[in-house]
Amino acid sequence: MSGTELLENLADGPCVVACPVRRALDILDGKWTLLVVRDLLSGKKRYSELQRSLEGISPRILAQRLRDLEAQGLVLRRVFPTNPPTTEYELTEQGLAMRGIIGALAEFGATMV
Amino acid sequence: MSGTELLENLADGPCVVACPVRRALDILDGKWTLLVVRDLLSGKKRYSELQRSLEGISPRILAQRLRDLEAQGLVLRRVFPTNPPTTEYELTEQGLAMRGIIGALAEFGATMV
DNA sequence: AGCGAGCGCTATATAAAGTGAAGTAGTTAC
DNA sequence: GTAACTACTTCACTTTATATAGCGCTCGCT
Repeated sequence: MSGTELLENLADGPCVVACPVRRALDILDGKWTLLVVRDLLSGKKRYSELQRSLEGISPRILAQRLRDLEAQGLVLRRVFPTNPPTTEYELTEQGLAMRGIIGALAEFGATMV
Repeated sequence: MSGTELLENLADGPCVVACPVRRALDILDGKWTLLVVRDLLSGKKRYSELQRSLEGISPRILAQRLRDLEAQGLVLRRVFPTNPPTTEYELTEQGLAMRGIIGALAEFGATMV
């Protein structure tokens, strides 16, 4: 089902039962979640790269969001036994499905000057 | 600029300066904001209709979100001097631009079973 | 006349989420 | 030796959301 078709179904009334929009928002809850996803859309990133890019995020929240996304199967985490040890985060196939959301947000944000 | 083009620009690196995704998320911040928008996409709604549809929302938050959306120019609020007085909320032209976001969320939420 | 229901909220108290500064443990470059 | 990099954790604090109660009004019912 496409986004447009889903929208037409939504138009019939309130989502009484589990609505796909609500499910998406439950998964993507949290102030920084979609910004982490945005950064990962351009390829795998290390913890410190994300921290630098997401100006203002606290390390606690970044770690929490990455763990949550990993638990959802949206992000893959890989630790390398280098020196100092580095960790890489990468979107899974399923995680890449969020491209459309980020695109739509970017489009909307661009119109809101 | 389309969503895809914006995505390609994002791919170059972190959004150091005001990123459209970040701007969108700032505006749409809050757990219930996008669910309110989802409901309003199918036409104008009254306060009590929204409250019934958004099972679990507290009246305080609903009022706050509607006020915020109105302040952003995304929602139009109209009070009728009927008995009892009714209030109608409706998406503005600018508010309708969020259709793409809700569509993308619905599409993603549908894949996350 | 009195009762409860519906309208669109607001008030107050409490729980959850996020912030900011600091700390941890190991390694390496100056 | 000391400062920095790595990926985080801990703690005290603020911000945000929830739960519950209530307001002033009018309507229909009895």
